[in-house]
Amino acid sequence: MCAFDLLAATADNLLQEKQNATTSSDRLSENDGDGFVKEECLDANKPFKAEHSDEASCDRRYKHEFVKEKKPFKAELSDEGSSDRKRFCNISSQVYNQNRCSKEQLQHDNYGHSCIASIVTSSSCSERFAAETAVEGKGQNGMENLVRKVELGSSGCPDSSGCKIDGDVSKVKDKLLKFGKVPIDTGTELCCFEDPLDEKPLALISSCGNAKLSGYDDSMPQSSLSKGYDNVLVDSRDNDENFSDCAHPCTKIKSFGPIMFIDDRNIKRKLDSKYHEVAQESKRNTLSNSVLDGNVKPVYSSRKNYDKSQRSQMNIPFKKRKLFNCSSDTNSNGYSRRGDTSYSPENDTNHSVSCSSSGMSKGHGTSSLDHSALRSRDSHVKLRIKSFRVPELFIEIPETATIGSLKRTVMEAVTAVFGGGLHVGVILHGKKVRDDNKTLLQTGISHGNHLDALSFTLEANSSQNKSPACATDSLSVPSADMSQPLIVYPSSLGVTHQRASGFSNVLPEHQVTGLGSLVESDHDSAPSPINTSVEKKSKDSKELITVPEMGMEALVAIPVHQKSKRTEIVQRRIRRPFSVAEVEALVQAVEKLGTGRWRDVKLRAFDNAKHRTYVDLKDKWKTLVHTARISPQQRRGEPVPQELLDRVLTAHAYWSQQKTKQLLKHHSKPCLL
DNA sequence: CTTAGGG
DNA sequence: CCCTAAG
Repeated sequence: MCAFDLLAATADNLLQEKQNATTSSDRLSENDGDGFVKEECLDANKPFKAEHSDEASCDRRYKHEFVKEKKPFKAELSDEGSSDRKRFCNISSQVYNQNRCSKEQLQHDNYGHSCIASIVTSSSCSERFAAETAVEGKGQNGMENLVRKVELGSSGCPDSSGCKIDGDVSKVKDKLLKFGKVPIDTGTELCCFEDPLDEKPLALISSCGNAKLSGYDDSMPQSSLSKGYDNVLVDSRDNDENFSDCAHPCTKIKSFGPIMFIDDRNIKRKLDSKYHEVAQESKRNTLSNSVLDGNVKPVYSSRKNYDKSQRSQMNIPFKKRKLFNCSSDTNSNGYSRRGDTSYSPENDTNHSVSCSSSGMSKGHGTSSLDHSALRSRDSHVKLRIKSFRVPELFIEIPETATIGSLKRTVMEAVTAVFGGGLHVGVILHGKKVRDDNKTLLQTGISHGNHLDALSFTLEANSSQNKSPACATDSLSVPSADMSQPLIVYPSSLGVTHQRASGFSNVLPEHQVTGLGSLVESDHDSAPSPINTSVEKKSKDSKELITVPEMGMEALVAIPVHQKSKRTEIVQRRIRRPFSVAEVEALVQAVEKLGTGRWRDVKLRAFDNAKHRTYVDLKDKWKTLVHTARISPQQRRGEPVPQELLDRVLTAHAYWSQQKTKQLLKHHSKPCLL
């Protein structure tokens, strides 16, 4: 297996790598005056959250713009386009769960001729791995520790002390084989799924742990992140403008591993339940931290014709808000918002949901989980989870896509993962707490104890498919297991133009080719256009047949025409459930503007939410009113805080009354006259 | 293009 | 969310 050979080679290089460590970090430090980057590197080298809960630099890192990349073996990798090389990258990125930071390098090493870039953030594996390690300690196998050593050792950072590889690579291989855990899984996956696309040059960017990429100018062509970088961390902190700039047609996101292909509804369902789990543990401020910090800064692009541009973007899903929602959201199942405020709806400007979440702006889509526990007076345990590690993601995106779209793509992938079947693990004193029925007190999580040893993990549901081999299939031909790609979003089929404000570096060819490959696998959240058209066609045909006057030519010609038309244009937008934050914004806007002024509502509260049309808002209001009227038990989906629903009813009643008053006036006036 | 409402 | 009538 080439993977193991590569692994072995990697191990060999680790030593050399380590020798260069000092130099590297020095260089890195220079890149950033205060040595931040260096710090970041070290930080990123913490696959084991439980053991690295101290992140004093956590916040700081987000104030800096950087992209981490790592090229373990530049020499070997110089042969671009070689599939071996790619494999090598994949493997090495697994082993090297570490990133060297250098924006410059990244920009310089631009292979720039590829069509597709694949990005893998593989942390789920190491994530799970970490958890298990923590639980079982050195138990049954030392392999995990060994691997860990490898990972740490590869960091090239002075901090990584445990980097003795002992040269016995074969041991590693064997153990990896034997236990088939993570690192190998991912490596295999990567190898597998790039094969089908081998003709196209691929850029694989794999980041173990954090999907963070920040500070990149969105105008920077994504091709900058190309081949040589098997490890790019991205902070998906983009603003709304970019956010709206829809994904590239060729953009595919797939999540491998346990969480794979779930349709939209399942996602939501799971997200809901999962969220509750989290909520119980952390009350709030959990997921929020991790993901969404985009959208925080509202961009008031004076888009008077938002609808126009919007239409073109409409087919692109942006689930950011969903995450959002997870975070800012709250109760309904008894988890009540504790008076805080993730958002500041008071502001009067064009506040959209996004900006209203300013409280989350500091959120970081980080990888490592960290928390601090505070004691409250009443024996409640207060936990604060600073961040979660994002489990493994696979992202495939054209190199010609913009950074902005990359960010969004990553964002969507992250969102999908969150909704796709994660559960929260609790680790206390390095041990995983498995008994869900124990009380916190029984477990030792009480306000009287030091809770430093408490940490949480996001873990993929074990029930899901773990087989890496399936990754191969899932890429091109969805297997039975993963017939539902988590996210595969073709952009709107009929649309070719990009918004002016967007960075449309996308070549038309790519759009076309991308569509071709995507349509096939797009039978998840959004119905395949083909299927739709077929349905419609048959329906139309029937209708046509019932028309006596219709001649045969017409019978034939019309359906054909309609088919092609619908195939290209008709595509139902994917469902994007409103987040609580969005609902909040909507309610607020309606309270002020009233029902019936949906365009104004849109402009006021959702101007930068391209995917929300005024019709959507109207519909949402409709459902909100309905939701508010039914019993909480009958409600589905993400729970909307009762407080909001009350406001909905109040506002609805008020404006209904206003309307009738208006009507009466108009009616009475003529009568009086 | 917007609204309003049914599907 | 979609579709469409109506203004």
